[in-house]
Amino acid sequence: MIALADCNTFFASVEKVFHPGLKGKPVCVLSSNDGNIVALTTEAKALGIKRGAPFFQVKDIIEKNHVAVFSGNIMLYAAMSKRVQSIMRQTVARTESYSIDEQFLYLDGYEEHYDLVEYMRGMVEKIRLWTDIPVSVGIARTKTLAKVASRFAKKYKGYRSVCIIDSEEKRRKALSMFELADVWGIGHRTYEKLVSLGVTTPLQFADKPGDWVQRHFHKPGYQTWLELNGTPCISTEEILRRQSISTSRSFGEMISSKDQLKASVAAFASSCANTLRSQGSSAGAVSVFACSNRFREDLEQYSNIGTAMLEIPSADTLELTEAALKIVDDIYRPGIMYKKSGVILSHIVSGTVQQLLFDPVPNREERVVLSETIDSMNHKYGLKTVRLAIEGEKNEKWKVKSEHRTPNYLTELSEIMTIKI
DNA sequence: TCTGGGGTCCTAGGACCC
DNA sequence: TCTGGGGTCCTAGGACCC
Repeated sequence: MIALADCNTFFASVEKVFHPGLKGKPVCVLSSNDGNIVALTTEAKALGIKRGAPFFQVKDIIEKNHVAVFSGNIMLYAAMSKRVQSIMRQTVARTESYSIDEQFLYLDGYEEHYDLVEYMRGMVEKIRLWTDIPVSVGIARTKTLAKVASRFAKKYKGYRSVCIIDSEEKRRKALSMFELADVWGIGHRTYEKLVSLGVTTPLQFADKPGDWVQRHFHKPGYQTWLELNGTPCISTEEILRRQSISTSRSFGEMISSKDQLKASVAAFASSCANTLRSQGSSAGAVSVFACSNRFREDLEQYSNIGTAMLEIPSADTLELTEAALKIVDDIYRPGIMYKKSGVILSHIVSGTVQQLLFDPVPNREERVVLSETIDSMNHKYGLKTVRLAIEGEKNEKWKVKSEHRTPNYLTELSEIMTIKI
């Protein structure tokens, strides 16, 4: 059996940990630039606010109902996620982190010694006690069914945080009651297609013959069908190394100058390079994109992306930034109001490359040491303490707005919580 | 006024090879 | 009249996920 442990309304739950007065109150968390709602508690959902809605469109409801609003603080959520996931790893030997708020737990062998439901309830209780984060667990033969079960665990109090699908009757009952569009792997397009073919519940889909499914859908659809019928087929391999790393942001205000665009791209390139080094790999290609504001029909629209291949894969901030800035020269067009830019690293390989005879970077090994030194200084004294001058100062026009951000209580010494007694 | 960010996998089709 | 067949590799774009 396999379990999916899922934190309930995770970002909102983390905010509630640090604002205990909000228990039972509606809470919303915003995306960067305070643009959209990305997480909300059930109390906020009950007011008619939907995940993904632009903030300004629901501002009235929020003010009228005194909904607590927070700018998303991913550093804080990541730090909390680490704590929750480590408790899960202490409970089950083999686990697989699927996202910031979800982890698969492989329960093979545990059923011989434990009642699985009670064992998972014990873990949920420990997480609640140690971190104050509410978690729901679904247990089933496959990941897709475990996801279904976890939704039931979250929705119905009677399950006391853990729901198991361990018989054919339970499987059929669960699939007949579940929303087809909510099945893992069935997105908007697949849902529409299934409905047009007369399939409206997960059970109807699962009961279709296999060759019917293969005829109408490709591999992903067929895999979902197998999983719903109890045959595990979604890979259990852990993704050890990412295949691409990207950083992009919408700007606080639109910009038109090349220098400002370069400043943003330099900052994103250096952030990508950081992530790259932290996982011990190098990138063989750098891409940069920039685009205008797609919502402003009154302005000229423009969007472009350029890619540079490096002769030798690199994890050097200076080299990657230089390559990114050259791309800006190619794709920049004057007279455009830019709203967003981004950097994508790809062709990622593990490790760093030693100095080569015909190396375009003459002192490659020293440069690696330089990057590592900067990393350790920033680790000790705070993010971006040492950075490239071209990245610019704080409060530049393009930098993001986050007006309701909770301090980085868990990761920045300067922002640590103080308590007056 | 105001509209997110970071990923993965799959497939079709083009380019190229013999 | 009539223009092969089989294969690989790469990439853009679609679909999906949180």
